[in-house]
Amino acid sequence: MPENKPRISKAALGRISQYLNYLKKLPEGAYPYISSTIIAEELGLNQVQVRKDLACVGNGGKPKIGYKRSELISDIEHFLGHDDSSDAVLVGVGNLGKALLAYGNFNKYGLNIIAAFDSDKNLIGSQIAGKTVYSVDKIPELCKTLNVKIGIITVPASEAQEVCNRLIDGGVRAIWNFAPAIISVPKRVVIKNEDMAASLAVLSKMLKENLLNYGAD
Amino acid sequence: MPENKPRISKAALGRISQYLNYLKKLPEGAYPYISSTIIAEELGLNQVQVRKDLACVGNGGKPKIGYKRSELISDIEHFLGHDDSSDAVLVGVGNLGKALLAYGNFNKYGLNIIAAFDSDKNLIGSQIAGKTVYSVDKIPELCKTLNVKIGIITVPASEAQEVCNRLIDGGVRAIWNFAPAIISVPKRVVIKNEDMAASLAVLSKMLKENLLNYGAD
DNA sequence: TAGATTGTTAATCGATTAACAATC
DNA sequence: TAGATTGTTAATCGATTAACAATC
Repeated sequence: MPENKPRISKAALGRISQYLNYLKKLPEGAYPYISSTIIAEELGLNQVQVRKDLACVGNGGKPKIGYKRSELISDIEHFLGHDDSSDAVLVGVGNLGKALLAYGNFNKYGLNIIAAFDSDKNLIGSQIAGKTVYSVDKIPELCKTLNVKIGIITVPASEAQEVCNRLIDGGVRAIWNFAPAIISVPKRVVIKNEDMAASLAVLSKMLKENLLNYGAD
Repeated sequence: MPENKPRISKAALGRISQYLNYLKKLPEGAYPYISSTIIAEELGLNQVQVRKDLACVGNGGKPKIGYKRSELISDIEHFLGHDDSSDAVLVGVGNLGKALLAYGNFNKYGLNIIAAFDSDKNLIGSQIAGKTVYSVDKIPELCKTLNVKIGIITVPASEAQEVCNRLIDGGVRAIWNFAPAIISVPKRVVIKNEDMAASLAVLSKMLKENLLNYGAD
C-alpha cells in the first residue's frame, strides 16, 4: 500500500491526462486489467515512469495482474478533478472563442463554461453554443455574482491585459490565456498561456532535425 | 565570441519564442540595447537562464551594454526559422480550423497555410480566409503536388488517425495535432500534440495549489 | 513453484541556478 | 578607474531511468 503521494510535475500531469485518454479509448471490456508495460509501449514512454505516475493517482496495481482499468480511470478522473467541475467564463467570441464554446468536451474535463463576453454590440445578448454573450463591461460584476474562478481569454493580444484585469477584479483566480500576449497577474492568480508560437517553434525544430536524420525525402 | 552552440531543449525554445514576443512589443526605439537582467525580470525568469538561451541564438551581447535589440530580434527570428516560411495544409474546417485559418499571424512565425481540406460537401470548393477547401480524398495527391511538409489536424478525434495517414501518404513530415486523439506516426514523421486536456489539467492543479497557498478568497 | 508485474531505492541524466572571471 | 553586464564553470536540483526486491 503506497503512502505519501509525491508532488507532481507539469510534465507528469500531461502524461497522466494522456493515460486517461488512452484507457478510455480501449475497447470496452477487452482489458479489465492493464499493465504499465503495455501503457508505456503504446504511448512511447518508459514503463517505470508510467508506474511512478500512476502511483500518484490511486492506490496501485497488483503484481502479475496490473491495474484494474475501470478503477484506474476513475482514480485519474478524480485526481484531475474531472468529478468536481469548476465554472468558467470566456472573453472574446471570435472564431477561436466560438470553437472553445462549441467544444462540448470541456465538461468531461471538469470545466464548465457558463457565460461569454465580447465588446461587439452585435454579439451581446446572443447565444453561442447555448451560452449567452454579455458585454465586457459586465465582467467584474457577473464574475462576482456567479462566483467564477476561471477565465478564458480569446481576445486579440492588444486587449488581453485589460480583459485579464477585469476578470481579476471579478475575483477570477486562474487565467487560461490564448492571446499571443504577455500578461501580468498578481501572485494570488495563476496563468496558463496557450502559446501557439512556442508550439510552432518546437514543431519546426523537430521537423528540421528529423529531416536531417531521415533525409528530406 | 561564443563558439559551439549547445543543443536546445523544448522548454528553452518556448522561452526564446517568448523573448521575441517581448522584444517586439517594446516601444520602438525606447531600448536600443536591452540587458538579460531586464528581460528576466519582465518575464519572471532567471537572468542566467536568459543569457544561456540567448547564447544559442546569436553571437551575444556586450558587457555593460546588453544586447542590441534589433539584432537580437532578427537573430531569434532567424533561429526560429521565421525568415524561411514552410507551407502547410489544414484538415478539418470546423470552428477551430476556421480560427486557425483566419489567424493571420502564422505567417510571421514562418508558417504558411496554403490549403484546407474537409469531408463536408458544402464546404468543398469554398474559400475560408482566402484558402480553398478541398475534399479530404485529395489530400495525398495535393500534398505531393504542392510539396507540403506540414499538416495541421483539426478534425474530430475519431478521424484523426485516418487523416494523418493520408497526410503522410502525401509526403507530410510534421503533424500539428489539435484533435484529442492518440495518433501514431512512423519515425520519419514528427508530431506535436496540442493537448487541451493536458493544459487544462495543469491549470486546474495550479489553481488548486494557489487557493491553498493564498486562501480561497 | 515460476514468472510476470508492481513498487522502491539508487544511479544517471539534463536543466536550472549560483558563483565568479572576463570585459566594455 | 569603477561598475554593470556578459559568458562560463561548478554546484544544485529535479526528473528520468536502471536495478532489484517484493508479491501475487
